[in-house]
Parts: sequence; structure tokens; C-alpha cells
Amino acid sequence: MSVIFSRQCEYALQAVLYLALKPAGTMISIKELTKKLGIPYHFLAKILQDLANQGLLRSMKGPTGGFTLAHPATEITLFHIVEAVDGLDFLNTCVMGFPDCSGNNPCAVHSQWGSLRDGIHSMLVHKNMADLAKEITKPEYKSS
Amino acid sequence: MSVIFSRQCEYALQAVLYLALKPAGTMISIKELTKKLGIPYHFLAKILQDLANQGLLRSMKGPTGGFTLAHPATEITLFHIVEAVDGLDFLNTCVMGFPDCSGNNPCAVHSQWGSLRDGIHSMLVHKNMADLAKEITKPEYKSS
DNA sequence: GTAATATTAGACCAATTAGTCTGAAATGTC
DNA sequence: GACATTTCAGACTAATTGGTCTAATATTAC
Repeated sequence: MSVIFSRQCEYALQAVLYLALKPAGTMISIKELTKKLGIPYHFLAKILQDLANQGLLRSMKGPTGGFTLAHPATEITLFHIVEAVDGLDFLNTCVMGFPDCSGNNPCAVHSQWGSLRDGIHSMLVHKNMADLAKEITKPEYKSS
Repeated sequence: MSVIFSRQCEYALQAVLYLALKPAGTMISIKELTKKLGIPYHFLAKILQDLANQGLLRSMKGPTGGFTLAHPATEITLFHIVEAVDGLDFLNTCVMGFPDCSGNNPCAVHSQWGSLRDGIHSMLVHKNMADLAKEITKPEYKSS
């Protein structure tokens, strides 16, 4: 199975984007997220805890508690989330799996894959959560 | 861990390319491939058997036996190999993991990812094994 | 202070992917 | 025909990822 991002990472992207749509500082519970996004409760809990530990989210316990972005939506990019969850190895390793592939010992698709990969990299770096929030049309993100 | 192709698929790409460098019809044993490419013997055996069953390779038993391309190198593309090993779901599914993402219900990066994905798709379709063979500089493919 | 509600921590289980091993079947050489 | 060499088939193990569960801790509201 070819894959770009792990399922964990997909869930993280969905959840952070959901948070980005709420007024800054609004605490959102796992319960609400899991309900709106259809992500398994405990699995999502682990992912959010991890993001909180890495400083991307802030969390608070108790009723009225939940998660919220730790930084302005404009300052959180796709890159930050992917980096935190999946890591960035895929931007530096050979697409054909050669361990020694590099500029002076390139594989047969090195340069062509290189520019595609740069396109992906650039998208990750430039798209922040505020950008994404503007483009949302999906019903699962609408109303509370 | 983000990934484009599974390890199986990477190994398949490496092995098929190796075969493409030999004169058409030359039988290459798993032993030679595993030695030159550093891929675990029995694992590679399974992958090659699978490719043979799917009609991409031809195989023969006994001494002087081995594997060879079932079609001219110009007619085997990256696309064929990826399709046979990993499948092509990643070209049709949402990069953020939304099950209902589509043209009339797009996710926030739908169109931008769409063009990157098309670039990948196009590379897979247009690069055939003969093209790749021409660009080889890697030492593991040199000499016998 | 008590109860309700939320995250936190970590052990645990299930499914998929990666990799190993063994024995059988086919083919070429002597 | 005997033997060496190869693929073939399938069971098996190991590692990673995906997902579940339980008990503890913090916070709010009464």
C-alpha cells in the first residue's frame, strides 16, 4: 500500500484544522472532535496528547477543558504537523529505496522525483492553518 | 512514518530495473539480485514470484533458470510495477484522509494536492524501464 | 467537599507489513 | 538416472502501526 501520510498524521491534520476554525483559545474536547470527525476516541486522545507534548496544542483538564492551538493559526503549517507526527524522512530518502542515493550517486529518477518532492515540501511549508480554514467547505466542520 | 512506496515496492522497482539492464531474455537468478542489491533473499523471492504471477516477469526453474522481463523494457513503466505491488489507491484518496473528499466536497488542500499528485502520476506513467536504464550510474548495477 | 467531566499515562490487543524458513517441483549437466 | 541448481508454495516469526481499555489526576460547579 502506497501512502503519503500515516493514518495518525491524517487524523492530526483533520483535528488541528478543526481547532483552527474556532476562535483562538476556545477549548474543544476530544468528545466533540471524535464525534465530528469520526476518529476513534482513544486513538485521537493519544494523538492530541502527543501534539500537546510537542508544543503544538495546549490542553486543559476538567469540565470546560479540552484542546486549543498553542500558537496563532497563521503560524502553524502543515509542515509542523507532519514533522511532529510522521517525521520528515520522506523528504530526504530515495524514492526507489536506494540507501546510497544522492546528488553524486543518483538513482534513475533522482532529479525528476526531486522536483516533485520539492513541490510537496513547498506546499507543506506554505500552507498554514488559517489558509486552510478559509478554504473549508466540508460539512463536518460546520456549526457546533 | 510518511512513505511513498512500501518497501516491497521499492525492492520490486530496484530488481526490475536491474533486469532491464540485461539483454532481453537473459535469465537472472535471485542469488545474483540479492547479492547486487542487498535485498533479503527469501523476501525478494516472494516479490519476484508475485511479479511473475502478474505477468510482468517470466521465470524458469533449474540451473540457468531465473527471472527476466516478460515484455520489452520500453513497455514496462513505473506505473505497472507500483500498480502490481502497492496498488494505486494513493492516487484516488484524500491526502488528509477524509473519506468523503471529492471535487464537489473538497478538503482544504484538494486542488493543490491534486496537481502534485498528477505530477507523480505522470512520472509513473511516462517513465519506462528503458528510460531508467539509460540514466543509471549506480555501481550496484554495473558489471556482472 | 463531593460529584461530574475532562485530559494523562501506560498497558494492552489487533492488523498489517517485513522478513525467515522448509520442503517440493522443475530443469540442466554429467 | 543421479545430482545440483533453481523457482514455487506456504507456513511461520518479528516489527510496526492502528486501535482499545483502565485507572489516575486535574478542574469546575454545586
